[in-house]
Amino acid sequence: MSPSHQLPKNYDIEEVERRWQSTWRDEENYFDPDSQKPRFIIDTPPPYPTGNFHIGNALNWCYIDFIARYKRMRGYNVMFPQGWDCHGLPTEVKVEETYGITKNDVSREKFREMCRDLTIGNIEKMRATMRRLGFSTDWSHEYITMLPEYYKKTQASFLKMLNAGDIYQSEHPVNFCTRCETAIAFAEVNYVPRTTTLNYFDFDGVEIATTRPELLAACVAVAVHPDDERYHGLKGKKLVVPIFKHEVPVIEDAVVDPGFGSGAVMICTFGDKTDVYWWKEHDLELRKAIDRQGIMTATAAPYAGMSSEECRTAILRDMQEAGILKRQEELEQRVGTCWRCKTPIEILSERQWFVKVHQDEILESARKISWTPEHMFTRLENWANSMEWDWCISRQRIFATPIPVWFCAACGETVIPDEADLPIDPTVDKPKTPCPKCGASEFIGEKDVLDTWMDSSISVLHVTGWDGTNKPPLFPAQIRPQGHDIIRTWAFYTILRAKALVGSQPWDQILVNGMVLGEDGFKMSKSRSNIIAPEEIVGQYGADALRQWGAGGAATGSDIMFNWNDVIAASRFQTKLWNIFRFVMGHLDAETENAAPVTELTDRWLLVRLSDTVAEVTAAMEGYQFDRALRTIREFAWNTLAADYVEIVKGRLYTDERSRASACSALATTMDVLCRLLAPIIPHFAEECYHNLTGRSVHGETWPEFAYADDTARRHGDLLVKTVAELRRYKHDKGMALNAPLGHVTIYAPEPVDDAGDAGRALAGEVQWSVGTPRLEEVVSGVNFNMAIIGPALRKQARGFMEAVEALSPEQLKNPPSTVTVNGEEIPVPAGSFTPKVAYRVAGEEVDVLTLGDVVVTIGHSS
RNA sequence: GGGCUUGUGGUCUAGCUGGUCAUGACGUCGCCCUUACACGGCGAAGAUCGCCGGUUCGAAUCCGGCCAGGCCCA
Repeated sequence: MSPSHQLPKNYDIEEVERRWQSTWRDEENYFDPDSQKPRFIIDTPPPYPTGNFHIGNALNWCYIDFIARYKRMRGYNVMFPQGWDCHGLPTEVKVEETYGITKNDVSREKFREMCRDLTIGNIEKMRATMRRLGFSTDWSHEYITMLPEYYKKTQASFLKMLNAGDIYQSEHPVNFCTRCETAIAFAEVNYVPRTTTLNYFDFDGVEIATTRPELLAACVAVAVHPDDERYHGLKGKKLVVPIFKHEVPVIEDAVVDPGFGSGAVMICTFGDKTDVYWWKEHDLELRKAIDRQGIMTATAAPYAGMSSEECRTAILRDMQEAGILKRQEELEQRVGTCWRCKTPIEILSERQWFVKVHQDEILESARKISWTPEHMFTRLENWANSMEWDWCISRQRIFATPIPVWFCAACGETVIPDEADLPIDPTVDKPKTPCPKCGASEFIGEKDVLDTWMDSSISVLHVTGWDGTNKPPLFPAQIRPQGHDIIRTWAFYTILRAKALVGSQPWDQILVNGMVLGEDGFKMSKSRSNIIAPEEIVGQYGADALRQWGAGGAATGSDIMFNWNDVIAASRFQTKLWNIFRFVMGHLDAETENAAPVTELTDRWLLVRLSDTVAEVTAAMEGYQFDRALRTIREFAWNTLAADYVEIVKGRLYTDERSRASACSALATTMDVLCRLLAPIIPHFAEECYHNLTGRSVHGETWPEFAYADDTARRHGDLLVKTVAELRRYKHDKGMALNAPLGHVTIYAPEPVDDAGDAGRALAGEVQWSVGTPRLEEVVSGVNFNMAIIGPALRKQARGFMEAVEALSPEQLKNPPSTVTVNGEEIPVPAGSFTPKVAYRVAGEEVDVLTLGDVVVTIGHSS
């Protein structure tokens, strides 16, 4: 197919992008299990199917797609899977809202079905956005965690860790949301500021300050600081709890803050995390005053049956009446809330399932992974070192992976299914054999379900082909791309699980991306109404412009503020590129010409610069510095190619001279390479151009390994470009049109230059290259210093040296003495430490003179 | 309160393994429709590189302190 010469004047983003998206076939992106190529497996994040693929996702996926496309071109067998992390509270809440029900109004199975239906619809919407953004997803490796083929692996992983002793059940204080009626992990607790009341009251003669009077029934001790003189001698005494009349001990503990309240604190099971610490540390009793629904228990009689709020009011009133409430103060505090429903969490002691957290093993694994940016590792390290409890993995919800165990109704033995029978739902299915301990055949299925991170933390095992038993054949993955907000969850849990299940680290590298902030610099949120949807950007400027914003908006890893200007600039760059391409295509007509030898200076210079660009962009892509890659390409295309090269060589292209073939050939090579460099970042645009150029798809091509060395061309070409630019500026300064004829120009260069007449055509003048310097009257007007030489050579004397040089006569500046006097001391003049600033005056002929470093240009006025 | 991180012309941003005049984009102003491009070209104005101190002949760049923002956590 011969290249089209009739390219449309305007680049129709919408049309071109849609056309290629419907032309490309999914199979082109499939991972090839039989390939001999090196593997490159990406542990893509499985987003929560909210229905909106938001701009933060878009940034993350841009990075992933740049990498996937680049690695394919580098000859890797790339797997770019797509998962969906379906389970969890948000969907349950959404379903409850949508149908106006609570989870208990319908059967568990019916409720799950409603959640699944909602999720499937949401996935569909998000897939559509992803396709519109042009991601080269491997849809043959899509996984959906709520479907049996996935969650049976979650269950298998649970059983494997249970058998290995890494999972256990225990009654332990956990963070509990009484609205959602489920335990939640620390990772799901948000701490928000609020104003509360600090109540001072008399506690059997000791003044206590508390923010949680409703927990008085759960009081198990009073604690003071060991050095607090106000309470000396109190340790070991028993105090009687007001209203409830049970006795509690007084203990001393250094964690008590003597400056807070009265310096004496009542320990309740449990008001906050510190209570849990004291409770464990001092082996105190457990008094449960609040239940799972947030209702006061019998322990809190006479307040039993009240909500904790009602109880609080009632107790304060009763204290007031009893005359023991001394005073109340306002207090700013941070309270833990459920990340989903914002309800303040309670700490309840519950039978729960836990995963053992071995900090050392996790950090050891994490250190074997290459972190980009490096400092993100520190976040994981800090989180790991600050974990105090094991990971609570059980949830009292419905839409999640069931915990695959039963309890024997007779003896209480925990019974687990055969792996071959997975997945199971123990609330529906029954064990196939009687209880191995007592032989009974009545069982109670575990109703608790798994934390959704138990699903997603085996994503890497799933995509590398785990069958639930052995090491996955493709393990480990090469890269994990993810945001820094989920380092403590997804990254942390995945490293933990990979170590527990396979025994090593899950990936070779982790690439951490930043968050997308709104145009106002704040995190995007509905309440700030600063949300920008990807569809909005794509609708106006197209996927490639959004992708350029993703690549160039900020350095990889740092937070990036959304900015319409960047998107607009991106689309302008495409317009510019399109015009360059159109121009070039208009001149490439004969196939033979495009393959002609590149002989002329300007053309060879272009290839030298192209070669530099390839090296720089390749290095940037290897280091995931997409901003640097894009900047380098833009700089080359806009300045080197369009502004410098095309402007100079244009004239030659309009002629029939044989040297024109050299330019065509250089341009054909350049456009070919440029399209390949652009392919990962702007796949639609690159494809449109490349297809016009070659008739083939750029995405099936290899990454350019173009190397072209020609020192003479580099030197002379730089000179030519600089000189032509200077002369154009000269014309502009003289008020001349750029195509207005210029007088006779002589360029005096240090060596002979053959520009094939390019400068003359570009400037519409007679240009003659000459060697040496013209016979001009030179006037020294100053001096230029080279600090890079002076500094290291003279150190402290540098300043004095420069002053001494400035004091030299013009004649001496032109012919420098071998030494100068600095502070009475003769010091040698380092070679190249300065050059005189020279102005030229011409006595006879009337010419203008331009000087550019060691090049002198004379311009005659005859025109 | 802790950890990590950032602070560069009106706005956003590069540089941050120290070297004379600090990158680019958007915006502003002036000139130019030069056979690829006015979604363009040329040029101008605009920055004491958060503040203070230190190291150095020389610091946006290294060190310390402070101030401010962001993220994660207590």
